[in-house]
This record gives sequence, structure tokens and C-alpha cells, in this order.
Amino acid sequence: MTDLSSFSDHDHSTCTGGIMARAEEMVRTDGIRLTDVRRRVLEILAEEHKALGAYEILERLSAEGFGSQPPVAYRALDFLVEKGLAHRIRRLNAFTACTSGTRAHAPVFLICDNCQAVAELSGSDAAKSLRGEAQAQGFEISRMNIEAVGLCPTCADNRP
Amino acid sequence: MTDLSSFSDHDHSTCTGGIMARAEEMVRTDGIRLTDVRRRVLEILAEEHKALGAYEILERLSAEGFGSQPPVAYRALDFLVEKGLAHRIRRLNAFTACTSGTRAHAPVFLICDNCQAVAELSGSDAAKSLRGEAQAQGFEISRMNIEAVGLCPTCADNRP
DNA sequence: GTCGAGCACGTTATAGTATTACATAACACC
DNA sequence: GGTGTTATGTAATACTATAACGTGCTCGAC
Repeated sequence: MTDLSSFSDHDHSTCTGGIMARAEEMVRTDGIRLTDVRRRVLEILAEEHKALGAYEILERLSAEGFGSQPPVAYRALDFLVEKGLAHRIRRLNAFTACTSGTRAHAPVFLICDNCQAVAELSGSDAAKSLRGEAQAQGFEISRMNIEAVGLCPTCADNRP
Repeated sequence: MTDLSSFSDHDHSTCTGGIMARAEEMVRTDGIRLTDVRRRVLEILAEEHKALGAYEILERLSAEGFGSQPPVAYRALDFLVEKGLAHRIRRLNAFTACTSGTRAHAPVFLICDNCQAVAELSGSDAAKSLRGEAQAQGFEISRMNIEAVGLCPTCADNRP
């Protein structure tokens, strides 16, 4: 159902490559404009493979010669989120690259309270059933965010 | 499965009474300390029956003679959330009284983009399936928040 | 090729949300 | 009544996000 690779060692360059490839693909198929700032922000998110705050990203952009004011980061992030290439994790006031290959999915996050690792579930039933429940009530969902906090497998095992 | 009363007219004094009654009950059974500030904050949330920002609540507390600095509101709110009497809606940076009678449940919110109404689903399967999925991966959920944004039944009907 | 419309970027300024740190007061228990 | 614990109040500050406005780039129409 999902990989949860964030909670274990893995060859991360593969993820990064996949994420950027998908973005480039969207340039061709959807005609999105992946400008320098936007591309760089996505790269940063992909490379770090963890949730980053807007100001952390801004710092790096600024150091690399891009603008140094908050809107520079927020605009790029909003764009990426809008296009489904990144997600906003509200619980953390942070952002992360979307690691799910499927488009227009509803992101589901597991956040470790202890080590701060974040994993994205990709085909979660939770999102599906929420959509169904809402529909049954006549509520039309346009966006959703599902976030759970707790202990990741590793931290749960190493508990005192 | 749920009431969604927030999306329609209803006798609201019943809700308020129920919420406060549950809190008083917890004073007896769980020995929680429902101090003046805490009780008042819960009342405010219950009466309004909508999501309120911490600073909105603070304003009212302050006007009523309580402290006037942010921690006063945040502490009371954190306490109520901790005890399950209120919920934090991250998407809105706001709080609301818990309208679900059951204890220690996982809140699920439907938020109308158009009229800002917020409804709490009470027995959602989404929460259950998320818990199950996480468990299957060895992740132990301690808290979760599930929020969906879209159009409530009324606003969906009245659409242009 | 160039003109104009729209989009993207950059900056300044400010709004909004939340926490740290520390002092005082209320309570519970012996 | 003394003592440890919990709750409140305040000041100060940190962190997160948006509004408003000017400039430049891009792309299609001509």
C-alpha cells in the first residue's frame, strides 16, 4: 500500500530523480512553467526528503542568489502544492516534496514525534473513505489533509 | 454516522449544555481541574459553535477581566484540546469545542470554503482506517487530525 | 520584429500566530 | 502553617504568512 521508506534507509537519489522527472514531465504534458525558483525549491525539498519550513527554504534560496523575502518562498511553494508536486504539512508549518507517483491524490502523513521523520502514505484508504463519507452528506471535498502524529517503527522499538 | 448539524439550523442550546455537562462530568470522573479561564473558554467555544482563533478568544477573556496576553488563551486551549474537550483545526489556525460525545476520538472536520461553516464528523471510518494502516506499518498513532475543505451542501446547491 | 497582456519575480512593510521566560497566586497535602 | 505543585498573569520575542506595488520576462497576435 505504501513504502514508508522515510522510516528506513534507502537509496535516496532514486526518489529525488523520480520527483524531478515527474515535474519535467508535467512541463511537457500540462504546460506548467517550472521556473528557476520553482525548480530549485522542489529540488531542495526532494534532496532533504524531510519537511522544511518556508523560512528554511527561503534562507537557501537567498544564499543562492534568489530573492530574500518571504513571498519568494511562499509563492514557489504554493505553486508546487497547487500542482501536486509538494505538500503542506499543517501540523509542522512545513512543506515536503510529494513522493507519491500518482497525480491529484490526497496526501496522508505519519509524523514521528520522537525523530521528526515524516512518511507519506500513498494509497491510503483513509482518504477514500473520507471522500465517500463527505459525499454521502452532500459535502464536496476539494482538498484534504490527513496527518497523524505518533511513534515511527524505529522509535517505538527503541523505547525505554 | 454523524450529524452535520453545523450545516443546518438546529437548537444550539442543547449542544452547549451537552458540552459543558461532559466537561463537568470529567471533573468528577477524571479529576480534571476546570478552572474559571478554562471553563469560560470552553463556554465561548460552545456558544459560538464555530471555529475561533486564539486571539478572538483572548479578546473576550480580556474584556471579561481575565489576563490579556496570548499565553492565557493558548494555555486554556491546549488544556481543553489535551483533554479532548476541544479540537484544534490547523487549516484555520482555530479551535472549536468537541461536539462528539465519545471520548478520545479522532476528530474529522469538513470545512466549507464558501460560508466557513465547520462540521465535525463523529464516527468516521477515515480515522479508523488510518489507524489500521499505520498499525500495519508499525507506526503507533497518538494523535491525528483529518481536515477536508470544500463546499457544504447548502453552498453546493446555491452555486451559480 | 515588436507590441501588449499576463505571468512571475523582487522588495518593503505589516499582519497574524505562537512560545519563552519569569514572577505571583491558588491549591492540595502533610 | 509550611511545602511542593499547578495555574495564572505579564513582558518580550519568535515564528509564520500575506498585502501591496513596481519591474521584467514570456508568449502570442499582428
